[in-house]
Amino acid sequence: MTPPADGIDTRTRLLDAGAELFTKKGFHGCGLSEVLQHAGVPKGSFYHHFGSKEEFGVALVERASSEHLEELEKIVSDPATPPLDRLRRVFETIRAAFAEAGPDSTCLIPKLALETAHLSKPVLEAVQRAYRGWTEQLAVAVREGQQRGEIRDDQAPERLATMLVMLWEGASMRMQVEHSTAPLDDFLALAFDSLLRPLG
Amino acid sequence: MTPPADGIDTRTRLLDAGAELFTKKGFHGCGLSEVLQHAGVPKGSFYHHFGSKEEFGVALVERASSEHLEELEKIVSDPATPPLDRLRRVFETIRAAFAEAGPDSTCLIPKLALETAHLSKPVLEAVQRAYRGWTEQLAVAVREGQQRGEIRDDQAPERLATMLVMLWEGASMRMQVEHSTAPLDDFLALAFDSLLRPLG
DNA sequence: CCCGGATTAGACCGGTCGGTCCACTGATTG
DNA sequence: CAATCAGTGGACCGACCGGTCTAATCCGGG
Repeated sequence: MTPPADGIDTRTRLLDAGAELFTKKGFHGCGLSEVLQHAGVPKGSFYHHFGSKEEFGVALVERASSEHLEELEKIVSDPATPPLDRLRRVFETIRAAFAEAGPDSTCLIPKLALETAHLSKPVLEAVQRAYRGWTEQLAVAVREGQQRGEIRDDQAPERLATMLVMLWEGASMRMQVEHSTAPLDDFLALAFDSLLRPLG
Repeated sequence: MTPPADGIDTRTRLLDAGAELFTKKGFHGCGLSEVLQHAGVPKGSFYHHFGSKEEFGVALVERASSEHLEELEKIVSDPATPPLDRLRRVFETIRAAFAEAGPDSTCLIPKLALETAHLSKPVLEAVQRAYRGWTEQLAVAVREGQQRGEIRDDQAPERLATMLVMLWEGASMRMQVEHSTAPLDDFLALAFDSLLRPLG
């Protein structure tokens, strides 16, 4: 047994607690002590695994990003589904996750992004990597969709992919403000039944 | 002389300082003492004008929102310009403001929105009012544009207006992450030269 | 069986947080 | 001129912040 008897290893427990609490209250909105209490881990262990709160933030972004990309990749590279449907499925999956987690959930990444953009270069860079990776993945499917005539081709695939990400982030922000997943529904309907459709 | 000799009244000085600092560092990212020092105002005065930091945040959102709406209204209700161009001009104006203020500027509102959504109901409600007001204004111009055939009419004007706001917020978030106004340029080009255009 | 690095455990630190309190000022009243 | 009172100025508060430090504990290899 590598994990310390209670099943999950300390580092993971810290990351889980951090993800949950920072998602709710933000990076500066809650102190380390709260994270530690929530994780059931003393301070010494925290500073054994992470050099600082900032470094902890970077690790959180990176974990969230890689988990996200992993799942995304599965959906986006499925050759059995038409590209446009794959894209729709990507966002439907995330919406379902939000719906299940309740109307108060948010992406951790944009939250930390806005909060630390001017304060922590390392966190910001982690966020940049996350967005770029995400956009790249989507662009692949967009390009394929364009080749098949499922998606409008008056714009470069990267551009449309960026648009999707921006619109999605706007929608998920709105979700949080309105305490409702309706903006995500609007996003899905608009993006896939209207905006991306081939012209004429 | 109503203002206290130095020209600007204390409350305004506090709001100015708060807007600047919270825009940069976020609500929890800087303390009152920093705001006070920046405004050159002692603590006693602050708590004379505002009941708490939270109330101060609400006042900031409300001021930002009403300034924004005021300017918006001027542009959007100009009968001499075609509706689509009015809309474009709205966002071009904001982009210009960001470009001038440097790549590190942000909207105060989304920043406070994400940061306080789970922590302060009053601030969140102020943000909701801001977004709804904004969307309503835009929807008027969108409807008019649809009637004139300048804007696609396969979606309700409120929906397209909401889309514009969400996409814009996503773009301005991206601006901050990338330290560049390029996402705003993408937004303008995409929204007004492509997404809103009439179909076929 | 004992050693030594990895990890856990939590007391402790100076500094800063949001907020309170009260003495003071100065213009406005009667 | 005295009374008033919105507004100013800043010392002060307990709580909590992120971070340090050292002692205790665990555990695999000699």
